[in-house]
Amino acid sequence: MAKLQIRGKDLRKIGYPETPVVSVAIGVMEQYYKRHSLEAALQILKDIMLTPADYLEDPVLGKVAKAFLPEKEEGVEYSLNRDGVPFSIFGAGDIGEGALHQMYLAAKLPVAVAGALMPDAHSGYGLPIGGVLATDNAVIPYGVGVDIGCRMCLSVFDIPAGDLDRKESLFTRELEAATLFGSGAQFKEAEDHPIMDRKTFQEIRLLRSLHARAWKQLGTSGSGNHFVEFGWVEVNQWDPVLKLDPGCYVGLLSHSGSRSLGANIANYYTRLARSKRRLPQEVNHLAWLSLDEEEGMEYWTAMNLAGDYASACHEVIHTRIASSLGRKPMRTVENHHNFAWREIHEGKAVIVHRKGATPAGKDVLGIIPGSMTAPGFIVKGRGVPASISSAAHGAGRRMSRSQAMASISEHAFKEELAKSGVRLIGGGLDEAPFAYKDIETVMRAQQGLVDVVGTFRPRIVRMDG
DNA sequence: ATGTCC
Repeated sequence: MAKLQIRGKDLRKIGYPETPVVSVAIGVMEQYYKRHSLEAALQILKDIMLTPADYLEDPVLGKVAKAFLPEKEEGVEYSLNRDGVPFSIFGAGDIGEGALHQMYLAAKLPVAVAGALMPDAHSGYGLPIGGVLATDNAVIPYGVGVDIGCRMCLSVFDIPAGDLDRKESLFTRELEAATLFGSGAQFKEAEDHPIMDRKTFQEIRLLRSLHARAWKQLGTSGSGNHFVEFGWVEVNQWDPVLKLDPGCYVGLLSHSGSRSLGANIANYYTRLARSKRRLPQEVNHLAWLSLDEEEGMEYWTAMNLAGDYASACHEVIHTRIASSLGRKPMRTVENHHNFAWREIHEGKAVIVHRKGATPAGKDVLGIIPGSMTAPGFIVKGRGVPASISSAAHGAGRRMSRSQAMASISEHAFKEELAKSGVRLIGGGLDEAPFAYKDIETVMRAQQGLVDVVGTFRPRIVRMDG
């Protein structure tokens, strides 16, 4: 007989609050009511929710009932400042109200020092995607985001540009052989890499429990907007930082992050932060940890490990493909866009959170992709203080995933790919080019923040699905 | 973003 299994979302559906009562209820039902059907169990839980006082004496269900009653509240209570710190908005005309509102709220946090909103911004959990927030000695796990260390990595090969068309099937096979996509995807055999020997994996208890799966996911790409693609890199003019002769090259561009490792770190430490610091409901995702306290330092260490792990994932992919092609890249450009850094902003040491924002310090290289058919850009930062030395991390979504699925037709999608001459492996309607803003508009909105030193035009794209 | 589990 199937064992009873209740999920948090089942309880949310019948009106359970976002409190620990959820885990108590799941625990009690799965232990003592495991022979009940899901429907029967939910009915009982619903009754308890409506009249918890009636169940207080019940030796088993009383545990759930008690969890509904007000308890001694833990953690320190904080309120938002009346006025937020001022922040610059780039490309305001194309930024949705949701993202703006989230940024205004973040600016009112007691630890906020400065902020900025990038032209590809859209709403996320806590800080908007495309949001930059500098804080005073505090790190906000959801200011970094769930996919810690998510990044772009570009290898430029000295391969004749015409090969991409001429040997399309060869490059397609490379992508198929060397990458693995999918939400829970992992390899059967773990890849050897020094990152997996880091002491940190043993020193922090949470990380110890995540090591085995992280190892099997090393070099995988995950899902969503992540991709690995071949395309053309074009450089028009010598740049002393990029150091590539003008010309057209074959490029390998990848976009992915730290897989389940980063997600688990993010969720664990945001829970910890939320239990230590209680914030008004509308900003409860923005709970922070102080870098003076043990938990904050631990998050910082774990976040940095996840960032290095994300980098290693790209390295594995690029090394595999390069060695299969029998080539060494002439140049590699790489940048995180979900991370927190210690930086000096206007003379003051701050923690800069970039959640879906490209670091754009003076002469710092980065990659800003368009869409699967639109060009991307190799950029060099100008270190503009108003943007907290940041830029957009892509075109940004114009439609939500569900909106895209409902409004874009398979036919129009295929036609667009054909028109652009792009071969797509995997990839769903929710990632169709129409779901994204126009990258040229986004680049115009931030032309003061970065200089374009090269372009990338996608040709063979692999995504999940 | 992640095989979500508070």
